[in-house]
Amino acid sequence: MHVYRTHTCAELRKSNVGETVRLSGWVHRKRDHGHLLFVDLRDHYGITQIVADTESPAFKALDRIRVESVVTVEGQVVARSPETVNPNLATGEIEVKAGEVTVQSAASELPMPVFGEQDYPEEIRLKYRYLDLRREQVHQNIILRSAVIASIRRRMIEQGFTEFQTPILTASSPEGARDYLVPSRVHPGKFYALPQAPQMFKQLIMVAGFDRYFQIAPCFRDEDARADRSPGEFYQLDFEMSFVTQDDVFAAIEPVLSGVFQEFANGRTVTPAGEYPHIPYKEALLRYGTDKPDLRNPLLISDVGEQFKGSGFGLFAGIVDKGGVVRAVPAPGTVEKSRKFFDDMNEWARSEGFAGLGYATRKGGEWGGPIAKNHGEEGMGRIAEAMGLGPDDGIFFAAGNEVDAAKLAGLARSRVAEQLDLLEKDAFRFCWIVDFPMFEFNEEQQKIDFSHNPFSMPQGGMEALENNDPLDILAWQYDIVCNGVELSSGAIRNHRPDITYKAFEIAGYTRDEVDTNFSGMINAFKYGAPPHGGSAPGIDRIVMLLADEPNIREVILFPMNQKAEDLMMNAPSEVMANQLKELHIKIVPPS
RNA sequence: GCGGGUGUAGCUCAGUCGGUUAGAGCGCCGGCCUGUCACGCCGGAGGUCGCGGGUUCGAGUCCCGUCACUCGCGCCA
Repeated sequence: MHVYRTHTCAELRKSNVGETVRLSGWVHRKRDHGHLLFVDLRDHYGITQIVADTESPAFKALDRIRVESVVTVEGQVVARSPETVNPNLATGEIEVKAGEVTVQSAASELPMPVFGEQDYPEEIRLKYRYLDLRREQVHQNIILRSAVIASIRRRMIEQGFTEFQTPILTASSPEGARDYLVPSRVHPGKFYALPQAPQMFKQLIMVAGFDRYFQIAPCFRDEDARADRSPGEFYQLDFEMSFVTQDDVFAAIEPVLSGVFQEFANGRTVTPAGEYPHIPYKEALLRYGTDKPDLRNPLLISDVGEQFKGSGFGLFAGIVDKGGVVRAVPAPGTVEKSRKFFDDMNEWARSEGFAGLGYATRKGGEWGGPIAKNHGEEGMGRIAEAMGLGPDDGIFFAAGNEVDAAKLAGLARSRVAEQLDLLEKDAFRFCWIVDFPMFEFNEEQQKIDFSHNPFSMPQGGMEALENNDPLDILAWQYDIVCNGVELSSGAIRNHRPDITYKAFEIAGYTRDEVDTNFSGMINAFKYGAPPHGGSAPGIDRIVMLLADEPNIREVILFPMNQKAEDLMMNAPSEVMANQLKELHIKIVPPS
């Protein structure tokens, strides 16, 4: 008989009755009846009830030991009587009558219980993550993550992609997020950087002729955390393809994403491959008030500024006259809602730092509220008609400069849907946001900047760069969004040195500066580079969506806290003076 | 860096208008209990009310500061 176990804690059934077995696991729960003791023994696979009476040699040891201790129990599988069968357990038809028990590891009193679904402070959960990970939900999340990654890998290989590993110690680049730096011992004063993404490497892999690359790639960015953004490090499904158009990239990745989501959706609906809506960036900002729209939300924003020109409602008329906009969010069926509902929304908008959220109410077909009073029944009727509203629908108004009004309208769209419970349930709605602008105007520095990735191919190529207002030029750049979560951004890359130099020139960089900072890639492109493009969906966020978890820490084995500290390993930490000396590093304490 | 929230027993929380010795559940320790599966019953230990200062006859409670955690903003090509 195996020294630790003959079966797992999820395996035994009625058919095993009579067998002598050995199980090992954690003491999940104890129910002590004095002369009769029940122990729920738990391992990775499940739970089996152990029973011991005072006759059993195991009784004393099991009686004494605390929960979460690790024990090996040898005993006989016995059938439970019909009235004591536990239908909630896979092994609920049997129990193991304990013979001998070996305590492999006795547990001290726990800083946090493993049993139960109670919420605990992050600090304790992260410090004792190995206990936290024993709990069912997090344990299952991590299993899900593994299964999702395995599925992604299989599907990518089926699509003809090849997996490569790119360097972790690489060069710092001036673009993008803050780098994590690693000092060089051999080269005093020089540093490696951990990759923010294997961006240049994957493009060079294309130049090297490998055609279709992917990697479950660790990425490192020294930026502050969010609920959906782990500080420090995260994983992407990084991929790149040669000789492709934007549509080819979409066609390659949609089956992978939809396939993975369908595989783990548990009955939730998923946008099928080939049916992802393509929403131009500009339209996304107008209709959804964000470049990551949640398509489960049926509400659409309208631009109604024109309607207020010369209106009796001077505030909006004035805003429009000064070049501002008015955006309207439908509030369907709010004829039933009290004035308080609308006032609360306005209050909420103010708390978010906006000037306020206007509204118009409906009662018996009549318009209500200050905007309607001043704007008039007729004018309101035209707005409602333009928005396609019914007689019971109210309206929220976000007015101001275009950026702020779009943002407020977007937030209001989400909040209205949430409050009115309009969000489609049990669905994953994917879309592409396309046609991002290549450049944007930096108001602070009064200059033109790249708006996203400087290495994206401008739509129209060199000709577009030479003959158009830079701010009108679009890029072959696209985001994948699912349920309002940005899963990735990607692009058809700029593989032409001449177009690259020109694009950088527009953004105010000299040829020399481009050569210095991006020599690796620019040089490579001078020796025959295929047109190529790709993207990099975030693995952590995919798992977050599938696990229906609001926080990314729930799907990461050993996450850091919001301040990028590992409370369990005590990272970051101070190092020995001789380590610093070897690295030619001197600490300058913050003043 | 900035703003919101939270901080009371090992854990989850209650604590009224500022008023006697700060409570409950879980856990822990001891006792009882032979069919439980969130077992039950009896008893016990356990508190720098995050920390510091202030107001007051009196502060868990009010004020100021500070720290920790968290959510958001900034940041994230």
